[in-house]
Amino acid sequence: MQDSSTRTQILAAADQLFYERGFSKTSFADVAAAVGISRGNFYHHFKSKDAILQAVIALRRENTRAMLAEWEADGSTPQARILCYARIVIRNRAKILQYGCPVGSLTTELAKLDHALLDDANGIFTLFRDWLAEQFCALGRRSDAEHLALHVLSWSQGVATLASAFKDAAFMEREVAQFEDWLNHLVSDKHN
Amino acid sequence: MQDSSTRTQILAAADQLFYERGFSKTSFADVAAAVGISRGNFYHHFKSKDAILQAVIALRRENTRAMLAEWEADGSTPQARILCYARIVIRNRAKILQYGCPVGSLTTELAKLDHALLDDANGIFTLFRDWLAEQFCALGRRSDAEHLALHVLSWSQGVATLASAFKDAAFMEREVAQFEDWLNHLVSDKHN
DNA sequence: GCATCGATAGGACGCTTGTCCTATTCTCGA
DNA sequence: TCGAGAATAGGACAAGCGTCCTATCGATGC
Repeated sequence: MQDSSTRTQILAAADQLFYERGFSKTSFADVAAAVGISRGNFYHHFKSKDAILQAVIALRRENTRAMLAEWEADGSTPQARILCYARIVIRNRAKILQYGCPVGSLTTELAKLDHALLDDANGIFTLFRDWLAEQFCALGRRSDAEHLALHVLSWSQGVATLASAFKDAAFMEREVAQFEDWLNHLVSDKHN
Repeated sequence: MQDSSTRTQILAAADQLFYERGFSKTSFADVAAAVGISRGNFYHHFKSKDAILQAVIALRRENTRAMLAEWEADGSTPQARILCYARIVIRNRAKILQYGCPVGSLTTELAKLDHALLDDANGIFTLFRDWLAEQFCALGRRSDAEHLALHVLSWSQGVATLASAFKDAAFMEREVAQFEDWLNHLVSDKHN
């Protein structure tokens, strides 16, 4: 009942559609059609549109947490782990070129709507920020770890926005390469 | 008839509402109410919603052109002119904290809608990009002027997105200060 | 076999949307 | 002075929206 396949399918479809079309431009009918169920059935699983949004955000937060845990295991050094973050830009290149960053575009939309779930959505940003700050701490940048984390987040948001506007994949590659250089210099400059 | 006060008022109201609420969440009724006219009168000035959007984009492009011309006059050096750009982040701090960047959030929204006017909206980005590229050319960075211009645009988009998400004014200040440092180093490093 | 209750379908509702139409008022040149 | 045409108002419209309701299916426990 809680983890029924239908509910999972609804969440997956809503997740995708909220990303590709935006939250307010995605209707119940759209999601229902994508899953292949009736609108009536829909209401049995989620009592309102905000309820779906909340569940989608929770899902994304869980997925993010899992991804961070993976990077924690994959990357041998803090520097390698930070690069994992930078490289999602490349890994999700195709989607980002079309729809921008799923986190950034959602928070921007919710901010304009003055939506109550904006803080929930920001929670995903916070996960990344705190994780990045930990990595910078481990690099000996204890004093400005959080500032650096925000700087990296900001970098990725800018890249996603511009890449999507200009549909410019080469720009993304350049920015990631530059990011690696910046990180290398940051690591070799032991004085902060 | 062309430049009637009503038409101008409609444009101003639509410009503001598209920024603050987003394009698709702004209705005819919203704009009409803001101006204080009836929906019927509305259609006498703009034959469709897309027509208003097109006019708003054209207006923003004109305003951008005018602003760039001002900076061209104000800034004595290319470096000073580039700083003019970076500092709009500070000058429009309050609005950006609430609604993000007007250009970036519009293009992101239109990209998701697959809207025909996305290219029009990108035109504003292009104005900034070309102008910035000219400044970098004047700094002797002829070979990578456009790359640097995109990098600066990207920087500003990231700052706007993060500042709006976290409502963090201090972050904006830090980033602008860092930007000035970056630009100083760029200028003093004459080798490219 | 039957009762219970979740899962599903499908329609009805009230509201808002963009669009269009028809009147009425206003403006201004002949 | 008056007539043409722009400006304005306000309602009608079909479609889409989120929401809700009721009826039917299907599985599960007694």
